[in-house]
Amino acid sequence: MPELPEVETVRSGLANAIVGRTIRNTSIFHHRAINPKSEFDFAILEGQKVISVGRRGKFLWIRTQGSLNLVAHLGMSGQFLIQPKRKTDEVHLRARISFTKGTDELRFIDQRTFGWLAISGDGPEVPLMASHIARDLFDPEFNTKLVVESILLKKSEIKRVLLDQKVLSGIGNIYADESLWRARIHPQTAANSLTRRQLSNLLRQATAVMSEALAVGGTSFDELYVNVNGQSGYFDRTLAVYGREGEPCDRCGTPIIRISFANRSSHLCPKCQIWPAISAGGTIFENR
DNA sequence: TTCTGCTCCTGAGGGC
DNA sequence: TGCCCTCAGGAGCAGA
Repeated sequence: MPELPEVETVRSGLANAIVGRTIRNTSIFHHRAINPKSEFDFAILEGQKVISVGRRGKFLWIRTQGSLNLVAHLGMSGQFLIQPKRKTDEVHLRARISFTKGTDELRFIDQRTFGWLAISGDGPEVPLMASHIARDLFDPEFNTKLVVESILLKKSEIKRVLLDQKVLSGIGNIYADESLWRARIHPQTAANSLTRRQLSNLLRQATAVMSEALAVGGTSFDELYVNVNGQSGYFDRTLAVYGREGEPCDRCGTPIIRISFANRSSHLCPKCQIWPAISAGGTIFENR
């Protein structure tokens, strides 16, 4: 599942492959590949020269000379691949962008169709369609103190807050679990019950774990994430809790457990990450 | 205004 | 072998 390190790996690969090239043609093969909020028709990209590839959190965009942005979200299974034109189409090919020169093309592939593309005009800092999300931890202007204060206003479980892209962007289920394990915080702890020191440490751990993942090309937990050249990342080999249910915790040896959380899974060490005496919402649980 | 739960979607895997 | 069910989860929306 692409989160910030994976999207940054894709952004970097795209920048190397398509900046400076002129778009010849665009083709869309599935209606769900286009976000209904797209401000323009895709044909408007034809003849536009790519000048940069940007990213905030899990959103990325291809900016053209005419101040247009092809904004993309990879969802759960979206992939951008640079492929030879002669290569057979992938089963889940959703869109194709060809260029005026070169023997390759850009393909958007998405098995589960949660990803999307859209054309958006420029906003003050980022394209309008990505302007509603908060800065991510890799943003040079990310302000830890401000984010800590905003988290302290939340009564929800800390994991839900970490996944809220309007609080801070880029963190998904895998890195939320890994960050909470490193910070020794139970995912169901009420956000406003944590101290400023704990929250600062949590953000530091989240930055560290995602930096380490980025250095090895991201996490390829299954075949749903590859970079633009079709290669997998290697961070799944060093995950501490995600996908390790029943295996011993690297710190204390206690078996990792998986709990159901907001329609998805949370992985944690029940010894290192103490069950909160009072969880979010005020329900009382016992330590276990 | 804030919080919570549901929905969208597809393919893999397990059970019968 | 084939059918059915469950699971995976990002983001937006509706309802409380």
